[in-house]
Amino acid sequence: MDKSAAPVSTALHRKKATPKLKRGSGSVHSSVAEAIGVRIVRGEFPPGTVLPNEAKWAADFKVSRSAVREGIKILMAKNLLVSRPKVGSRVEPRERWSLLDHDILTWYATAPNRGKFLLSLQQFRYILEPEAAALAAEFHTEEQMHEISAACHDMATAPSLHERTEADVRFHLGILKATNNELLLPLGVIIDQALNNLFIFITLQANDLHHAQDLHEKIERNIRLRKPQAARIAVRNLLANSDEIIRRPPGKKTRKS
Amino acid sequence: MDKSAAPVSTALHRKKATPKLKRGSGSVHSSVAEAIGVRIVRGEFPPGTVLPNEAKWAADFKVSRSAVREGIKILMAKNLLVSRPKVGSRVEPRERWSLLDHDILTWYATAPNRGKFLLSLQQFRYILEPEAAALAAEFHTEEQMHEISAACHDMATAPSLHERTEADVRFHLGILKATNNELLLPLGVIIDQALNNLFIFITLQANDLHHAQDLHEKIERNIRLRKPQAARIAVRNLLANSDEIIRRPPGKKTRKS
DNA sequence: CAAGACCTATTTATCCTACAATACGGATTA
DNA sequence: TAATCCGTATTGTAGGATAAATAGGTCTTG
Repeated sequence: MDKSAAPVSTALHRKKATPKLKRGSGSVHSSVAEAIGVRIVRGEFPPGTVLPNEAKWAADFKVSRSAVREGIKILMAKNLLVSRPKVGSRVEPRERWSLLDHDILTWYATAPNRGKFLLSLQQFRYILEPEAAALAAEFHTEEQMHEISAACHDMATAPSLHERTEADVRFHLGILKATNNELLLPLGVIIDQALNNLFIFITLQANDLHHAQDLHEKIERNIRLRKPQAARIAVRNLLANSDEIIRRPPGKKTRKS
Repeated sequence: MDKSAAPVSTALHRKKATPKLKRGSGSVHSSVAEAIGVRIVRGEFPPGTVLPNEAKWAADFKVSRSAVREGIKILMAKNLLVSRPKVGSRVEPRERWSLLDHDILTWYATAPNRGKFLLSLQQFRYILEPEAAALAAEFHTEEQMHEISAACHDMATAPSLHERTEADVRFHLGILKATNNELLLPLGVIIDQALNNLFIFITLQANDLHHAQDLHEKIERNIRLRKPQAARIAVRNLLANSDEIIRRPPGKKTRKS
């Protein structure tokens, strides 16, 4: 088992884990939800444990109990915990968490085991995206195809790496949408997270951008020409290329900034 | 004032929309969330429309505004709507909905376009499950394999169709878990929904059960023997069999294959 | 007349207090 | 010991009061 991976924060010599609710970013209840949610997904409250009662949170965060309750309702909706009278709020087992939720995924990306998380993301893309491209090749509409092509074009002409990543996300999301399977749309958060977490790798390997662009255009073309099998393979090639880039700096940090 | 009279169906402008909050099933706030959520996913409040204000809901449901707010927070957490002062709660575009959430999926299964929904479910399984089985064949642990085998055995010896379906779900969920990719676990809700919605078809074709059992055992064997490609194909065969059963004319044709 | 600044009304956001419902865990009793 | 009872801690629900935010109308001004 994990030895609960000693808290990374070195500056907490207090017994009480400094809550430090960061306000200003949105409403109070969402701040509360984020503050508690992050601590849950980071493993500070392992599944099965009951967290402090609402009054305690209210006192720690200096907010009303109503705000705390609304924040906890958000976490309940994401299946991070269940609340029952007298017993309190108990953290749910991990397999119940809505890991595909945008917020949880964002919180999770900051968790200690970030490497394993990125690996899961990439593995997930291998499952999802080739088949999505094949379906898109088969069922896309004119308008959907246009969105994909436009995103592909924007990638090539993006003036900055940030805008290129934005177009990249738009490209892959467009493919998902072009499958015309509504259940696939929520998986876009996976791609969004993956590409934004891979952004650092992309910037480090800017020389390969031309090659990556070529791979993207092959996907675009095969979808447009309605060749499912070819689209599938083209996506696999792109993913393999991403894998290679990720693995390229094998251990030594040749960091250039 | 109400110049924003949405061009909804003329038939349901029948005075009031009969809220009839069904109580007794859980807490009030979750009942509120379900009552409003169902009406959203069923299209009664199309994306972009703003729903009645909190005071209105409180009056309609005969509950406090606090309860309504907590219910709305749940729907916000599932990305069904966003709330802002002065403007109210606006329904989000469908592509933002967390369709893979267990609750939303349940509500959605009762929506008008149920046929298309089931089709999307089945298509999703074609994408997910073969690859999941291949990963499971590659990475499963001893304990995980035992769970899969046990579920497969329980399917064969289940005394009732209901218990057989339960073991069926457990079988497929076990495969997902055996991939050891935590991001795949949340997709179990898809399988759960699919199998429970297909339950009616399964009961109608009870003669084919031994054939289905054979297909399941082939999957179990190939995973156990760590043969990813064979497992992939075995799952595809099972899904194709399900497709055939679904498409079979719903008449009283109890033909044996 | 046009464009911008200002004002108002409506709605959510937050806070507060009080009470009800629940079930955990110890006390009581046979 | 075992079964039952009950006190109590905690969430659930209610209802009201005030603050903040903002869409839309009004007024001012060039």
